Amino acid sequence: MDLQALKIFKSVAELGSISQAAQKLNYAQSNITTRIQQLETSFETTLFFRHHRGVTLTAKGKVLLAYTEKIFRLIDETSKVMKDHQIPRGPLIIGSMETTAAVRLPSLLSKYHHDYPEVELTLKTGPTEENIQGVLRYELDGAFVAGPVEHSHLIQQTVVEEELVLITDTVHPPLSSIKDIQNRTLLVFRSGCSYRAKLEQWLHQEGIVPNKTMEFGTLEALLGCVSAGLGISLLPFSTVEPYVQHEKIRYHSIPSMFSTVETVFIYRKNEFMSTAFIKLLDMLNENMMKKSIITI
Amino acid sequence: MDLQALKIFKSVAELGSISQAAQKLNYAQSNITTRIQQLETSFETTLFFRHHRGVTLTAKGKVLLAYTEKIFRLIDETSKVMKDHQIPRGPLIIGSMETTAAVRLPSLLSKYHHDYPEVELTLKTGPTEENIQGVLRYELDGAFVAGPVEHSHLIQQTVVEEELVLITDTVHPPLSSIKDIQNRTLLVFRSGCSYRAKLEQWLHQEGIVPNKTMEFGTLEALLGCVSAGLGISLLPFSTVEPYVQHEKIRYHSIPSMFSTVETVFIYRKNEFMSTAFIKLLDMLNENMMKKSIITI
DNA sequence: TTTGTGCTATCTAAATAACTGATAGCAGGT
DNA sequence: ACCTGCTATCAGTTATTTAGATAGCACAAA
Repeated sequence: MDLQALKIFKSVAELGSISQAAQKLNYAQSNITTRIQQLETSFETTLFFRHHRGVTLTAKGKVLLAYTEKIFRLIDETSKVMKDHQIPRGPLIIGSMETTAAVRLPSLLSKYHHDYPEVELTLKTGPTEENIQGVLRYELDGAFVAGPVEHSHLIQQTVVEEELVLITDTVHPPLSSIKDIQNRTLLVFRSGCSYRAKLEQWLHQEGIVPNKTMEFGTLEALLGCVSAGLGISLLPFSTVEPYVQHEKIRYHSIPSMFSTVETVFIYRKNEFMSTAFIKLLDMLNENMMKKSIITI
Repeated sequence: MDLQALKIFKSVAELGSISQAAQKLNYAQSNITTRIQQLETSFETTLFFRHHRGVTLTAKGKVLLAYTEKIFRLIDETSKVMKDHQIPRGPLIIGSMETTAAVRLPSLLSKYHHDYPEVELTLKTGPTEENIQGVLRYELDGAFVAGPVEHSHLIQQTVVEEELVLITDTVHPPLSSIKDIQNRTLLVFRSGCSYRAKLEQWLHQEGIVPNKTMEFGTLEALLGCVSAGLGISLLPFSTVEPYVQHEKIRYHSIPSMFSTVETVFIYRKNEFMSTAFIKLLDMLNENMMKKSIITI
């Protein structure tokens, strides 16, 4: 059963004549006869009564005509959707760090979903390294990760510069010396998180060996534990700002050399980009223009 | 867009590899590459990301895959329905005289519909001549008409022998002589009705010229008017039996030469018969076996 | 760096299918 | 008896599909 045969069948059925269908479709009459015979053979049935005035559908032919119309409606829809490059649609899978997902993305994604409701937007949070691999393996269309990311197959685009701050519970006194945190437990994201790397880098330089480490998968859990006094952590100021304002936690600036971290959006180079994806990039750039630099 | 291309596309999408799809489908790899390229050209888009480990669907590719699966489900259903010669289904259009439809068909059609609910059964009532034309023009699959019908393209099968009786209102005295009906109005079906022909034939032989004629389209209307004393008519005894029992009308036997009329089922010769139709024929024959001869 | 492996893309030629044109046959209408 | 309008069949042509060989690319191992 091929679509061309069904198209021919439909014409014959509607015109009630093989000759007329041939004329209409610009085919030789013999060809139409043969194609109809092929259809009949493949279905092991008779589709038309042949008579001297043309042909008439049999009961089974009428059933096939109904199905044929259904099939063509579906095919037409497929064509239309596939050739429509205007309206973004289809799946769009974005990766993100937990922190970016919590603070930077909600407004962006909500606006995106509002503007392009036909896009099936999925957000997968995970550490930077995992996200980079995801993009390279085509599992993610793009990802928000801690920059810089230098990879010959990836394009990176700075989204925002975050300032990392050390966070403690509110009982903890203002930091007078780095040594104050010597004995505190470090609360970090599961491995792969670049903030953890920054923290470890800083502590290493200061000659501090962390006492203990606890790993978390989600931001809420980590912040809750910091607030409860379980330990300390290093996170972007924007992420902890509401907690600071509600006096759940206290933040402490750290040397700017270690505090600055840029969040970048990465995606594959030299690849076909769906309209849905292009629109996301557009929205990101637009956002960059409007955004004021975040400082403390 | 042809189904073969979609099938290839589906395999490639599922295996994530052009080479593997080629192997699975027993094609040369070059062929698969080309067919995918053709699809991409026809949709003016990119369906796969090509990389050294195989291929991965783009967003548009994923959309096409979803549609492809939908299309194949529909195609499979079509094939299944078309190749299923066991279960009668589809349209079945039967013609019938008004009288047969009223008395003989209800129980038959109700049983048929119960046994083969997937058949779209349509009953069209009309005079014998119209029904014959309908069958010859493929507008009806078969019809119950007054026999005998001799036509080189038709098969006729006797269903029942009806006995025509003259009917009058209950005030009318038993017929002592044919002359009694000389001045009564004749109530008949619209032209084409074979009972009317019988009646006219009989009256002609008796040298009676009917006074007036009224034409009716439905049985109920005609019987109602006979009952009200507007005139007389000639109908099968089986049709008027309940009216006689309720003493709404009175019947009078007529010479057997003119009274006997057979109802036959006609259908086209030498044609493909749908399962639905064959089942109807079976049911008719079965009915004939069981039926006792109707006499007064 | 070089080499090998595993993949896709491209090209030409062969195989397959779709299509044409001419002809036959059939049933009604003139 | 002849003409008309239709479908079926057959041989030959054209177009499409497929195969096979080869190139090229990117990674991974030596």
